[in-house]
Amino acid sequence: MQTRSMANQVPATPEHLSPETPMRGNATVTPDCAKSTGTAFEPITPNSPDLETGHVQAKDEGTVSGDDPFVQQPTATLESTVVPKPDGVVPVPVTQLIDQLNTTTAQSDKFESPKRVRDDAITSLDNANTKRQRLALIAGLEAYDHFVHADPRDRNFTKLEVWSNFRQGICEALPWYKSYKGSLYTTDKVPRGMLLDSLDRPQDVLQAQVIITTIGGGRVDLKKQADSNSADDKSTDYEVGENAIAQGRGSVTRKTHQDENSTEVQSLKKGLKLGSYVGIIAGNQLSGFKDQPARYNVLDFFHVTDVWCEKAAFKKFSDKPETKICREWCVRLEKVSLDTVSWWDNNPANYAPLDQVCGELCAKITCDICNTQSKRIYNEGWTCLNHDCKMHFLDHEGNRISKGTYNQQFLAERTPVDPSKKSAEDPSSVFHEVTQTTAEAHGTETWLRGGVICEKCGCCSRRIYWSRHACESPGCDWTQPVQVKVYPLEDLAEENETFAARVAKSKAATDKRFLAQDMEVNPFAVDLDIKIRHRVGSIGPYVFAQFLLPSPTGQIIGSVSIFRASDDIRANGVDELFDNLSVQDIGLKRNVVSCGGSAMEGMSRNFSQNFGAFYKFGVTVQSKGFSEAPDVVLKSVHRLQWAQKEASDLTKGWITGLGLEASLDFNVSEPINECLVLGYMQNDRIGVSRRLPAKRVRC
DNA sequence: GCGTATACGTACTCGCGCCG
DNA sequence: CGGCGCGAGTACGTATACGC
Repeated sequence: MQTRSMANQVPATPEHLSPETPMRGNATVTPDCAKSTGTAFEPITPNSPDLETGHVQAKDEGTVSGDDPFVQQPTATLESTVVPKPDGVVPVPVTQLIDQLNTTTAQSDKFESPKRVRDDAITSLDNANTKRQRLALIAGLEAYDHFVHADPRDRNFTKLEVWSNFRQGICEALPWYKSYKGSLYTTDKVPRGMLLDSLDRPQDVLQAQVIITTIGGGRVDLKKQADSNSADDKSTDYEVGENAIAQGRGSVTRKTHQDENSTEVQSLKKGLKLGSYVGIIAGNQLSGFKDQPARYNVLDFFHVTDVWCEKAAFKKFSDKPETKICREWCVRLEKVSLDTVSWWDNNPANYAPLDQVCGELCAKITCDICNTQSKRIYNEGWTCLNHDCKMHFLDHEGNRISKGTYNQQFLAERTPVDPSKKSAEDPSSVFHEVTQTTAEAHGTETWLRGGVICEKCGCCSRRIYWSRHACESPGCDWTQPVQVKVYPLEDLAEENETFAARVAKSKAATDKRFLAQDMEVNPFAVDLDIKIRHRVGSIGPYVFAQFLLPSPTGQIIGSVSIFRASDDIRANGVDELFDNLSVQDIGLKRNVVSCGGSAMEGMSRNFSQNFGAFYKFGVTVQSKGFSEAPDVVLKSVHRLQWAQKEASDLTKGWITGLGLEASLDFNVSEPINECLVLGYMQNDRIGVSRRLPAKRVRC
C-alpha cells in the first residue's frame, strides 16, 4: 500500500530500466534523429529506397538477408569515444561529458532519478564487456547531456502522481478511464484511456515516449497455456513464451481473429484521425513493470500515431496440433508532452531531442500487389501492412513475419500532436481536484458521487463513505467532508411518478406479448402466480397490501405485508425520519461484494449500515448494536416492530377466515432484531449479475 | 424515422457452495 | 475432499428490437 512519501518519490530505478538492460525492443542506440544528422547508427543506407517516392521494387530490392540493405549497421567504432551531436555541436569527449553531468545534476534536485541512472551508466561503462554495450551506454549519456543542457525550456521530470491498488478506484476517480473489464475505454468511439497490464506480447514496447501494443479480447498467455498442458506437450510457442518471460517480456499471443469492425479497432482509428489524448495506466502485472509499488500506475497522456494489422500465431494442442493464424490489430502511441521526462523510464536513450522534430523515419514502400504504401517497421524487413492484401505480413519469400520486433526507426519517430486538433475533451493533467458541490446540489448527484484522487498522496479512492471522501491508502489520513442535503420531497415524488409510469409501460408491453403468445411461458411460475392470494385494505391511517404464498400442495408457507404511509403518517414523523437519514452520518458505507482484497475488488453501488443482530447475506455489512444506534434508527425499528405485530395479526385473521392451513405457527413471532439501512444516490440500483434468458419468460 | 428499452460484451478475480 | 462454476458487483458503448 502507498503512503504519501512513497508516492512522491521518484521511483527507484528498476533493474530493467538500467542502461545495462535497456527497455524492450530498443535502446541500444541514441534516439537522435539519425535521418538527418548521421549519428553513430546510420538507419538509411545508400541502398535505401527513394525517400521522396517511397517506391521500391519488392522483388528486386525488398529482400531480407544477412546483407539486407534496410538493416541498420553500426558505423561508429569503439575507438571513437566521441558521439556526434545531433544538432551539429562539436562533440564532447566522454570524460568532459561526465564532468558536465555531475555539475549539472548538482545544480538541481529535479534530476535526482536520472542522476542515479547516469551514475549507474558510468559504473557500467567500466564493466562493459562488448563494444555494443559500451556504445549504447555512451549514446545514453550523450543523449542525457543533450537533454539537460540543450533544452532552453528546462525539461521537467514527471512523477508517479496518480495511482491505485484497485481497478474500481481508477475507474471511479479518473474521468478518462471507466473500463471495469476491457483495456480500452472509449466514448463516442474515441479512445480516452488504456490500461496495459498482464497480457503483453514479447514484442510490445513501453518506453518513455512510445508505446506499441495490441488491444482487444481473445488473447492467451502462452505460459499459462503451456502450464495447463501435459508435461510432454510443451510446444515451440511455449518456449518462445518462456524465453520472453526470462527476458522480462510478455508471453501473450492471440487465439481468436480480431475483427476490424470491433469497437476497439474503430476507436483507435478514430483516435488517430482526431489526435485525441489517451490516458495510459500501467498495471504491475505488465512485464517490465512488476516492481512498481502500486497495482495501477497512471503514466501520462499519449496519442495514436499508427494503427495496423498483424498476424499472430497460436498453436492449438489437441489430437491434431495445428497453428492458427489470427489477425491482430496493433497500435503505436506517442506521449503528448515530449518536453517532460517520464517517471517510468529513466533511460535517456528513449527520449527524443527537443530541438528536432524527428517526424517519420521509416522508409515507406509501396506494395507491388495492392499498391498500398506501408512503413518498414520490423527488424525482419518490409512487409505489406494492408490486411486485405495477399502479401500482408509476409516477407519477400512468402513466409509469415515470425518475430515482428519493431525497428529503431519506428521507435525513434516523433510526431507531435497537431495543436489544431486539441479538443476540450482532452485532459490537461493526470491529476484533477475533487469536484466541489454547489449551492443547488443535494450532494448525491452522479457528478458528485464519483471517486476522487487523494490530494495528499494521489491515490485514486472510491467514494466509500456516505458523508465524506477518504483516501484509501492505509498510510494516508486525507479526508474531505461532503455535505449531503435533505432531498426535496417534491423531487422524490416526481421520480416515483416517472418510475411508476415506466414500470406500468413495461408491464403493459410484456402483457401484450404474453397475450400474443410471443413469449416462452414457464407453466410452474404461471400456476404459482394464480395460486398466490392477494388483498388490499387499510388499518388506521395505513393502506396495506398482503400476499399469501402457497406451497405446491396449497399449504400457506409464507406471507408478505406491505404498509404504505398516508400523507398524515408522513407528516407525523416519517418524512422527518427520511430527511434525518439522508443527512446524518450514521455510518453508511459501501462494502465489498466481490473479489475482496484483490485488485479487482468490487464494492456495492449502494451504501449500507446494519444495526442489531449481525447481518450476513452476500455482502458483509458492518453492524452496530441497537445501543449504539442513533434515534432515527431506533424510531424506525420501533415503527417496524409495531407493523410486524399488526401484519402478523392481519395475516393470521385472513388465513383463519379463509379456512386455510398454514405451515407456520402464528403464535410464535420473534421480534425484529436487526435493521439494515441502505443509502442510494442518483442512478444507483441494486442488481443481479447474471446472464438473463435469451427469451423473455413470464413469471 | 426517431426515441427508448434491452441485451450483451468487455484483458477480473476469488471465496464459497455444490457435486462427484 | 478436490475441482469447478458462479456470484445481492462495477460502467458504458453499441447493436438491435420495439413502440409510437
